Amino acid sequence: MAGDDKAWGERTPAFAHLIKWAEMAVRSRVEKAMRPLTISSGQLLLLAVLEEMGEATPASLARALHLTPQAMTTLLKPLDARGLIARRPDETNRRRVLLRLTDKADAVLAEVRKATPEIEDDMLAALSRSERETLRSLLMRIARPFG
Amino acid sequence: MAGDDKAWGERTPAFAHLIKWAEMAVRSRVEKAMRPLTISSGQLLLLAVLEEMGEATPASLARALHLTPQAMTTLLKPLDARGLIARRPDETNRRRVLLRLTDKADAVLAEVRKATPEIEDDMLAALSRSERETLRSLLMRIARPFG
DNA sequence: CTCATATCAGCTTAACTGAAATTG
DNA sequence: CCAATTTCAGTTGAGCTGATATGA
Repeated sequence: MAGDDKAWGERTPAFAHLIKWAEMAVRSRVEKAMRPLTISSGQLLLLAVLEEMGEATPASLARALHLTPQAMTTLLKPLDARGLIARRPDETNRRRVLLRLTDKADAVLAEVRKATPEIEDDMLAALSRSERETLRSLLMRIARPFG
Repeated sequence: MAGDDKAWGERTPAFAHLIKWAEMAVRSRVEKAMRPLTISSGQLLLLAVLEEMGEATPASLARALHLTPQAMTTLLKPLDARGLIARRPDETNRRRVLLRLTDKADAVLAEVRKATPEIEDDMLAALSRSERETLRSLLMRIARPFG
């Protein structure tokens, strides 16, 4: 019965806590592995989402990542300074700026992808191949803002 | 087929990115809802884990949450100041301090649990009842440090 | 002596609010 | 005039490293 679960006791942990815990676990591993590239997990997610979107405005990225536009400005600044982001004005709406990854950013992402499968294997060691697929697909289905 | 997925394009998002995205999504909702209690999602996870452990040292909490002991000191400070944490020395090992939730902390957690199911329903709206159960159980199985 | 624990100090980054400029 | 976008300025919080004190 539920009360016999040693790991969590009688109370089922809230979804929010499970996600937060998993994020902290993966963050500590990823940021340690990415130390040589000096890139944070937040910056990394931004690059991956922008790669997916192809071209996007700061405002739309902020909405996708549940941040304020102001927070997006500060998140973009170090990436900008390192030449990972290209900017061009949107001629159809001149308030807007369109962002795109540079070749240098593609290279950084490739570098990152060499190191992360090992971390993923470590995190998901308790799950079978098919359980990992299930977990990934369920997480993708709640990731609506990317659609 | 995979290449037709509009949401993520041809590349499957790394597990690390899915988790980070979900955490940001849930964080923005939770911290907005918890504004009146002025408590962060990190502080909240700490309270939940300490509730689960019953009694724990700062060092063991830091290991459970993948933080340095120093980060744990700073995370504990505001909770301490609000009277949510009780401390007593461990007589069997006088380097150690044992932490425990106060009644006030229990009350805060009860307050939080009134507001969070709504957020959870919103986040998991795309999943059926049994899919939610599956997701929760898979996440719990990778949450080894709590065992 | 060495290792683990706790905490202080200082630093960096990532988030927020508020305010301003620009354009639709 | 109002709403959306971008960005600047200032503030807070949450993580890190380094150093220190203490006890097993």
